[in-house]
Amino acid sequence: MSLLSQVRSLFEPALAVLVPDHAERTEYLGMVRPTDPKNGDYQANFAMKLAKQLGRKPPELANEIVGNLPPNDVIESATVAGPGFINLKLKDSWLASQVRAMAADARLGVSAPETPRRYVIDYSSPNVAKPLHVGHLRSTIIGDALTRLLRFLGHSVVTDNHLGDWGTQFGMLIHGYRHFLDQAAYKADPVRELTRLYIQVRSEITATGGGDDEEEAINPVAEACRRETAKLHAGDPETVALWKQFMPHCLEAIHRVYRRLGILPFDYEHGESFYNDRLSGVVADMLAKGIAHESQGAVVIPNAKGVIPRTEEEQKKEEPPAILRKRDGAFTYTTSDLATVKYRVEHFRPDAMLYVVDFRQALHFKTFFAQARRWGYETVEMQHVSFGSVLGKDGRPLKTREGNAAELLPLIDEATQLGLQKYRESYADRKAHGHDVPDLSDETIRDIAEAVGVGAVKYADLSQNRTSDYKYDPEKMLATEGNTGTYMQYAYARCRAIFRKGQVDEARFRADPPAVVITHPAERALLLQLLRFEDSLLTAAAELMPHHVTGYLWDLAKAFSGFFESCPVLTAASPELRDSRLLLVDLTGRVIHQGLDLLGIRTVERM
RNA sequence: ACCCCCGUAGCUCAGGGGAUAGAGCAUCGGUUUCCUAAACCGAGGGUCACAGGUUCGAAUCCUGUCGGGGGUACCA
Repeated sequence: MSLLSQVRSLFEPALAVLVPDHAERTEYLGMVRPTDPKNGDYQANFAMKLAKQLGRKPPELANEIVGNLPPNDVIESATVAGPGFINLKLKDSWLASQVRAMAADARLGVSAPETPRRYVIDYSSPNVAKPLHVGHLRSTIIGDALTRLLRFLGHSVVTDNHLGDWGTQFGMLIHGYRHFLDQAAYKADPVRELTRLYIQVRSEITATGGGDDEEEAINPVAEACRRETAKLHAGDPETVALWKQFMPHCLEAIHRVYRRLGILPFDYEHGESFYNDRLSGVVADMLAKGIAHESQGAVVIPNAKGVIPRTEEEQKKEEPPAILRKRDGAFTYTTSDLATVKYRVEHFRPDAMLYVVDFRQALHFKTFFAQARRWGYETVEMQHVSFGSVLGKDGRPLKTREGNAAELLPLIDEATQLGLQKYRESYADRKAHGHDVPDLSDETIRDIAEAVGVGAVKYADLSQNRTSDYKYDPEKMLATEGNTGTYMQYAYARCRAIFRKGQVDEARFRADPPAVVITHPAERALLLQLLRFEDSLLTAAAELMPHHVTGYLWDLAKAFSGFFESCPVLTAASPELRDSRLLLVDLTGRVIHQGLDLLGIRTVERM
């Protein structure tokens, strides 16, 4: 059981007498929370509210509750302060025994969920045949982190990458293949050549005055591409054959980026093409069930009240209806999304389906979920895991000089190169001050720079509340001070350095952990923070907010720094104290490693 | 026009009914014969956009105003 749950449960008996209703009691128990260290370890805030309800005086009620706490070996002191706060301090001996148990556990004390759930998470979802751009970054790494987190907590997660593999970009590729192909280059590296072709065709469209949006562009090249796309959709054998020939290479281009970013392989990558021949069935079923009907040549699902708003006045009040089939006979993404729901429910039987997609599509998801529920999928939870935009330093969406969305790989390269540069500066600086710096091979240094660069980008993103926009700033992301991935990785490397320096085998501190002793405030603070690991994961999972994990790790790293400064480990006063501290160092390293792993971020043994 | 999100320290951001509102950066001051100084310690810095309301208690909830961003049926 998590630390917070254990503390809360202590109030259960005393509260049960006063608040018989279970749901209400749970709400009051929720008012037990960590507190500012000056007040203690935890505070219970329910006495004021409860006293009001019972018509009693808060401090008196608080004292009565304190008096009714069950006998336990958890609480050192419970005192009533201010208008009726109950401040708790936990026993050192209890913290020590809990930490020792945590060290002995391969899962670091994280218990299995009472009711494991099955999730389908839809994230990343790039258009294949186009370079990944910065807009895909957040969906990909937030989805990846949530997948890792939920799985670690004991839930079942099916990941599905809903690729855009049936759109205009294939018309562009086919057009490029027929007009601009470099045979030798294609033979040598098809992925690279196809990427080049896409870029060339895009610039042809732009150069002939088509503007940025190739789908809207009006010029001969864009129209030629659209004709190829139409042939693909019509099933023209030669065009379809080209599509089939390109697809593996297009996928490989995307997988290369995923591997570099350390993204878990997807369970499924069912793109638009996969659902293509299921769309007419969706429309037919919707029509048959009377949910959808024809309107002005299109097939639409009216809004919740059954009204198709025509006047502005109506549009204000009603959610927009959904279009399933356009007047020209083409299907929309709503249709595709509905087909996806049907398929996923039938094949994966999920309790919840999560869509990690940026906030601009909030209205789409709101209406699409409503349609899916009306179609009969009421019991499965559907949630739009929304996130904000990645902005440049100017506060505008991150763009290239040409005005296109910034591509992802150059950003990663920039970060890893900066990582390399920072490493060399730090190395020289540390050497100059006579510090013990590991002499590493060039290959190892490059590997560190890669881990640091990629980690910095991911950590910077995941450490934000996902719902807000954030400014992309490589210098800040790679700062070695503050709440950054680099700082966390360094904290881990420091943990490992102690074991290396002392030539201590950490296995003993896991298989049969020694007793933990508390001799210094910094030690106690570290213990308490270590024990909060599970709570941070539970909060992050409940809210689907990875930044709770980074926030926790940051607090842990700070607690470790305080400990590292004031508590010598290898030269501790006694063998018992040395063992106790080695255990804390090892456990801190394990928690940082595990926490970063849940965020999809690598650690390195030396920096 | 309507709907959604946001407005917290110079900057970047946490906190979203609970005590005197936090962190990092930046600024200023200090620490290295000592396990990694890519580190640590300390100081200053606030009309929580504004105005009402609800509450024992509001940065947090409600209403309105101002400012910024996004969206508004055949792209999602």
